[in-house]
Amino acid sequence: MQAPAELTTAFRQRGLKLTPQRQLLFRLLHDNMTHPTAEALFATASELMPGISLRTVYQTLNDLAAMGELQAVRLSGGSTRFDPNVIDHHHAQCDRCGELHDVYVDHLDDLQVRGFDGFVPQRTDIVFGGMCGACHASAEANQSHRPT
Amino acid sequence: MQAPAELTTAFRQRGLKLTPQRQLLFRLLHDNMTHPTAEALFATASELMPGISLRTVYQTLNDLAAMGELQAVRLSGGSTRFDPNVIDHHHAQCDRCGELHDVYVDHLDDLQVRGFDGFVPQRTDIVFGGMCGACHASAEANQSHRPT
DNA sequence: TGCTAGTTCGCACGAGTTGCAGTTACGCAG
DNA sequence: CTGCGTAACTGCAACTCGTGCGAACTAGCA
Repeated sequence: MQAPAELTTAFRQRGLKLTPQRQLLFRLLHDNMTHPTAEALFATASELMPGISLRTVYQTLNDLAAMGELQAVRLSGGSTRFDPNVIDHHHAQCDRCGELHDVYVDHLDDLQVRGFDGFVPQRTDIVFGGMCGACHASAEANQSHRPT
Repeated sequence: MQAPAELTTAFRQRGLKLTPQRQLLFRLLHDNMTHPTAEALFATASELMPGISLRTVYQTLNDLAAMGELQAVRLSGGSTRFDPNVIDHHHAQCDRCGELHDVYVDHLDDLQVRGFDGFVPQRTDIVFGGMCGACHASAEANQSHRPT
């Protein structure tokens, strides 16, 4: 998503108002690589602005997603996550800790797909399941402790 | 998933019981290409077996998914869908009607992915977003009525 | 036939998210 | 700077999807 300053302009242009709550959320989201949930953002935001409502967080996230400034990622295991990275990319989710990482896939157009049968594809979302480096390492370590 | 007769055997082997409710759901799921939700199955099942509980439908679906006879598909827009097709395949979801179609992707291993950074991928789920044949056709038709 | 562990059912609960209504305050015009 | 209109904020209730629990039931086996 754009930097807070540009978002300010973008919101005004659409007749939307620039409230302190929104500005705070812009800041918390910008360059945020953690794919936070609404609850997680609410927790952080509450520390910086006690009294902010969870309802407002949801509202703002949905507005940003509707403007294309945010990608809503819904996967198995809990709540929707929000990704400020709107550059064409995909995700890898750890089966163990649940964390989400951005990955970039080249030559997607070369994929050979059978069965579209009239379907006109416009987007491609890829999610890799597996284990992140940290979890994989600790799993290996556990395995060596109790073999078989 | 396997045919109802084989499932019967598979359940017994695991010490699970073969109830009429389960047998009904086996039949409703076998060769079902509609990616039904639990609610949808419950509706159909209720007609054939009035009094069956939604709780039982969820239970049986989860059991089947745990046995690998069913793939649980969770996407944006509503509830979990269940796919009796457990052959390696992917999905195409229509943005308009929400329907899900099975597609088959060749040479997945050739994908060039950057950013794994220690992540060990084990599964790849691809979802294509776009418009199904029917919706695309009707959208085209609408567009010709009111150009621009 | 009788036993027993697995099942079913119904309800209530829980997480996540949204609708609603009253109050607040942003942004613009005067 | 002031006043106004509308969008936004807040808090709560409601809603959706799914699960936990306990009592009653029953498939499968001896």
